[in-house]
Amino acid sequence: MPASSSSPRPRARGPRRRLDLAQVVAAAIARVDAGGPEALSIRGVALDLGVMPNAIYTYVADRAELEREIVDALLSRVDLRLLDGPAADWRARLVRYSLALRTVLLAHPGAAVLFMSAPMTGAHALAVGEGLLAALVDAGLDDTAASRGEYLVFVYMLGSVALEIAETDGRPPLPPEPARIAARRAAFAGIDAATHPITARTTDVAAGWISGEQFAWGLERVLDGITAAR
Amino acid sequence: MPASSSSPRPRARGPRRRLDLAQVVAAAIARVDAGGPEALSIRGVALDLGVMPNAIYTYVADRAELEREIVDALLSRVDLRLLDGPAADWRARLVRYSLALRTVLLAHPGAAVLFMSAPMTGAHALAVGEGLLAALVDAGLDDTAASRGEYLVFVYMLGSVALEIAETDGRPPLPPEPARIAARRAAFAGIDAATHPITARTTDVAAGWISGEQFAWGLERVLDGITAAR
DNA sequence: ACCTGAACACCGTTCAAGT
DNA sequence: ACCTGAACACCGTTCAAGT
Repeated sequence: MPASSSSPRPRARGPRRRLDLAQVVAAAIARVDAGGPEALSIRGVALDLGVMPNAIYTYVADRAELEREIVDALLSRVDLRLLDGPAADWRARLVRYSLALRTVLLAHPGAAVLFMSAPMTGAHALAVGEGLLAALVDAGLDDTAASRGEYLVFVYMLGSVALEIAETDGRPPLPPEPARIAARRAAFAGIDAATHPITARTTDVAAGWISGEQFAWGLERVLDGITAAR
Repeated sequence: MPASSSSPRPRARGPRRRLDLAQVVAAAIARVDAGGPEALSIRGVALDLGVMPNAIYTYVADRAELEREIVDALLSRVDLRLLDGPAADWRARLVRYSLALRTVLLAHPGAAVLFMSAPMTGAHALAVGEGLLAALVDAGLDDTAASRGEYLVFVYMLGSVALEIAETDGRPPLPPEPARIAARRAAFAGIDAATHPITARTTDVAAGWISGEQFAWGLERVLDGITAAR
């Protein structure tokens, strides 16, 4: 085992040779966490790893592939076993997995945008898809409805979180939910009730669109809709 | 009226002074249409308008504001009156507006990603929101359910189109839908039935996730879910 | 008010060369 | 196989200056 230095270890700088893909992806996620979405760059990752920019191309073909690897890595951080369980619990399984995915994405808001660019590739996306399908089959859907429903759930989860994060600066930790809701309520203050009457009288609800409560509510409605015609 | 030159007019180059915001936004959309999402740049727009890069900052504060203007401009191209109509037709109104929005976004795929970055600002977004709310109130929902439902429909429309476009190169015209479905079916060919049994037997459905038919199906399920508990 | 000129601090990517 | 050195063709943005 390595001698554990008691000195405050320097932060992953220094010329450490022999990288691997996992280190590159981890450095990229750390970079986005520190500097927000626009901090992601091949050159920046190389700098953090103490390596010349083009060394990164040993591990990814281009920036787009790095982004796909980030998506797959974050997806792997959500416990797939949350989708397991008795058939009768299909709904609870889908809900708890969705909430866990949302939590992981909110913890890495700068990377969440990437999920709207190429989410369906990657080994982990395939595994998540199979898990969603299994839950929907357990709900009593036929194969066609389960597959269509799977995509609808995907669209809901990813779209919802992306829009929620779009209103932030993408740098964790995000302000607590009550603060973000309060900021939205303030922004809605100037709505003209003459031209937008319904919007004007529902600003309190709209302020909470980015809440976990709305996320759960929307998911339940989606699941209602998918299973209504069973 | 201006003398109409019969010569094949040169393409918007040349030193035309006195720009305005509309020209800048139009040039930006044209640029994304021609070169895909990564072709969008302040410098590129300036080049197309025959102006120095920093001249653009007379009309937008930064790149992010240009992107918001693009979103608002595209939103304005979808006829809001599609949301008007008899209360009993609330469902048809929502469906035809959604389909029209999808059509506009698919015609400008490189710009569609921007809708996931800051869609709820802008004057046109507000007007669309009021229209969605009116349709949902006509559906018999109370104010709270209508507002929550409005956001769910927004998430669905924008998330759906964004994921669909994520699989393309973002340059119009996109390949026709049957070709895109066939390409997806081919990509699904290698699925391992042992590890992903349900996925493997539903690849034909999954190939069609990006179809207009799935889009309409998903919207109907969302509307079912929203109105189920009325 | 609106534009130019010039600069600063960045990008992604490629190629040849070293080990 | 994996990295460096050096270059190419780009970025967004700022500042001072001109009209």
